[in-house]
Amino acid sequence: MAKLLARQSAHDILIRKLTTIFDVSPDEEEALRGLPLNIRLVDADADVVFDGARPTECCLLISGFLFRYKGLPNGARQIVSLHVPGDVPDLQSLHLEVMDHSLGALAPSVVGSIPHSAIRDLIRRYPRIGDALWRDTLIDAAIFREWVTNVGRRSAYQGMAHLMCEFVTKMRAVELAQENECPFPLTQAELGDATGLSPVHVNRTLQELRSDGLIVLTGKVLSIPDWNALKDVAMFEPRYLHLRSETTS
Amino acid sequence: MAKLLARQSAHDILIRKLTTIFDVSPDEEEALRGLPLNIRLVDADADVVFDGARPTECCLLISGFLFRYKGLPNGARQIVSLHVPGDVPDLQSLHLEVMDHSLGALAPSVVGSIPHSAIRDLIRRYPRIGDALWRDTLIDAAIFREWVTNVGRRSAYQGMAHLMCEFVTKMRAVELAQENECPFPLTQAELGDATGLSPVHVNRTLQELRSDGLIVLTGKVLSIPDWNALKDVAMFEPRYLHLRSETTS
DNA sequence: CGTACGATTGAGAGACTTCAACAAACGTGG
DNA sequence: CCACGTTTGTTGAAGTCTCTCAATCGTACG
Repeated sequence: MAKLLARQSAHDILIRKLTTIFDVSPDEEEALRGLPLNIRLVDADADVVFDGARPTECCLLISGFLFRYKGLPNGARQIVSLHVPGDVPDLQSLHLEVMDHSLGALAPSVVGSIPHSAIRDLIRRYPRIGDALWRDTLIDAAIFREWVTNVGRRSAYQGMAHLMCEFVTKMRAVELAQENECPFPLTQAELGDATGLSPVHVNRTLQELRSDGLIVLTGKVLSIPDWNALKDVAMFEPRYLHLRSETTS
Repeated sequence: MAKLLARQSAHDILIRKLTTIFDVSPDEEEALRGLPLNIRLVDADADVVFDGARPTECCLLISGFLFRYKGLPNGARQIVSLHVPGDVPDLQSLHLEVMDHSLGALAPSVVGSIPHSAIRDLIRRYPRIGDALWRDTLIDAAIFREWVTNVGRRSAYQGMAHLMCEFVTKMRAVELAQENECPFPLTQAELGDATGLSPVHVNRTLQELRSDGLIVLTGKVLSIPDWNALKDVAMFEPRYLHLRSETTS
């Protein structure tokens, strides 16, 4: 019955997420709750889907944190996105047969697998849900664009601040973060792989942000004393997240 | 009748492009040829769609070259994608009301506007075309991921090489480039905005690539004496382009 | 209580930037 | 068709951001 409870909240988080990007009708909510979910636990640092794989199902992140990354032949790694509960990080596998990147876990996580066939059925019966899912992958793409910009045209200091603004905003959207405090599961090495920096420089950049009073980052919790100040140094403009209601100032 | 001719080849290029990513049936080709196209010319450096706009139509690039970019408050600019004929660079506007970036022209270009309504009708009647268009936006996203990696984890030398490999591969896919020679419309400043480098360093990087015999770049034509050599320094793996037939080695 | 991983610090090197000047190419109008 | 102005490409020198290497420290976990 713990499993039943998990199933309940699993669909809840999906619906909460979809509500942030489109107007879910009662009918559609009902249909979404009918999605089969094969729930499993994954360890921190474990890979959920591998580069080169040909998935036949998508992963709904129920709790914990996932990330997508590309490994280079020379051993380097680039993290290309961070995911919070409610996200379906490999939704693209519905129309792209083979994975061009891997999906890993930043922390111990709970994921639910949904067969492609179930999603396709759902879309056939509820075209608006299909549009919403398409929209979701388009928002993914918008975030990638912002990341290109982050890595290409922002300094380490600005880029780090931007990554934090985005993460907290996404967490707030699904009601998993307070106004100014938020779980923050990344190690400094992972922050480096996400921002294109070396671990050492990540450390120094964090110290700068700390001593400037922009962040308080201890262990796995980030708090932001002055949101507007951080947003300004990051040049953070949440428009690219395409959220329905502005949860940000 | 010049206009009629343009219309003909306009639909041709769209079909040629879609053929690179899915199997277009005769019926579907017919339907695609029925799409209304409002053709217009755009100057080099002119903007086609502005950041913040709410488009009601999509742009098919018929000839010339477009690019997408984000402007930062501090005046910097990041180019996030390059587009070749056959592309519909603002297809995302179908489900994302407001533009989070701008669309500009690298060279004098011909674009055809297609009303959202016409695309939606087409998708309703031919769901497989809908899937193909979704797939196209997913490939866009895959390219963004690769660009994050390019800017974050490749050196100037490697990143420049990678950009060229990708561009030439896309051009070859729609049969607009020879094996080892290709139009290449970017100025060095634009190359800098695409790779996250300063114009000066672009210049020096190009000289290095030239003196290593990897590229011959004169005016607006790029030729590649040894594809495998360039591909190797770039760590270019075309899988992320998700082309149906491998046009690359 | 040791071991391993993550965080921190220092020092030196390298990649890339900025500033500034100049040369070459291009388009345009006379 | 040439002269001109503007854009693009090229070069030098100095500076800065970020990296690498390497060592140390803290801390969580078995």
